[in-house]
Amino acid sequence: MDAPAPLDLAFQALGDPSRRAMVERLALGPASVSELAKPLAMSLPAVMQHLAVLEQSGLVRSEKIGRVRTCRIDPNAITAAEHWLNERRRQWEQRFDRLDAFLTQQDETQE
Amino acid sequence: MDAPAPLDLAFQALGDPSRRAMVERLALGPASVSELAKPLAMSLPAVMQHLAVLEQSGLVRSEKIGRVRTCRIDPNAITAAEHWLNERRRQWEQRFDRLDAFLTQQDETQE
DNA sequence: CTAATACTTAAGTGTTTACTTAAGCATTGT
DNA sequence: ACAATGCTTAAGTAAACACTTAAGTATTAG
Repeated sequence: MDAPAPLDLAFQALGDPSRRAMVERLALGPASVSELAKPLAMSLPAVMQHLAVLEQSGLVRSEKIGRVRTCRIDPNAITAAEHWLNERRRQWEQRFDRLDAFLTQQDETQE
Repeated sequence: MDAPAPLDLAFQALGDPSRRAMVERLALGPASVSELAKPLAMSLPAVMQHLAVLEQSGLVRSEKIGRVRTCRIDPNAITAAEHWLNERRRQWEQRFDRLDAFLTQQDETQE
């Protein structure tokens, strides 16, 4: 019953190709629900459900004006995900730097 | 029955907190299966299943020597995911640049 | 007023996911 | 040889997912 970490929701949301397609579309600019739905081979309610997942993950937000709901990207969640990946790669690369430094030092003490 | 896109597998794999913990551990350096399992409150077979998901996604690879399987990060899949996010943010930011340029131009023609 | 548009809600279904326990199989230490 | 270690396989289950269809509800255009 406890809330999942924000990164769980963001990465999980991005793990579905339809939802990624929706985010790709929204990266070009805001769009209505039916605009998002058009290229996807599924019913409108299905798209709504994907949209709900995207909103809960914080990747997308939307507001309804009249009878049309306009969706747009919320860059914060994307930045958070980007950050996590960035950090892992940094740590991984740091390992080689340290190994490299160690080997260089070994070389020097041998001369 | 067709193969899911590599990004599907990578993002989906990262959507689980246990698997993210495993990747976080592996970013510090290679580890055996039981080392990965130690901090996780679940059975060994469960960890194996998570490991299989990580391997299928390309985020991690492993090799068995004697009775110990050593796992390590494969940076390629991480880079691919990083790239996708990067690109979306770039596109999103480009929108504001264009809007900005447009408004600046409007300002100039008004003077 | 009426019909079309743009979503929205509800409920049902088959599949996938994240585990579990029990049992099995090679290595390695004694 | 034998036991302990480290992983592996198999099989089962409860919950989450990704849809579907059918039936709404507001807005807006004619």
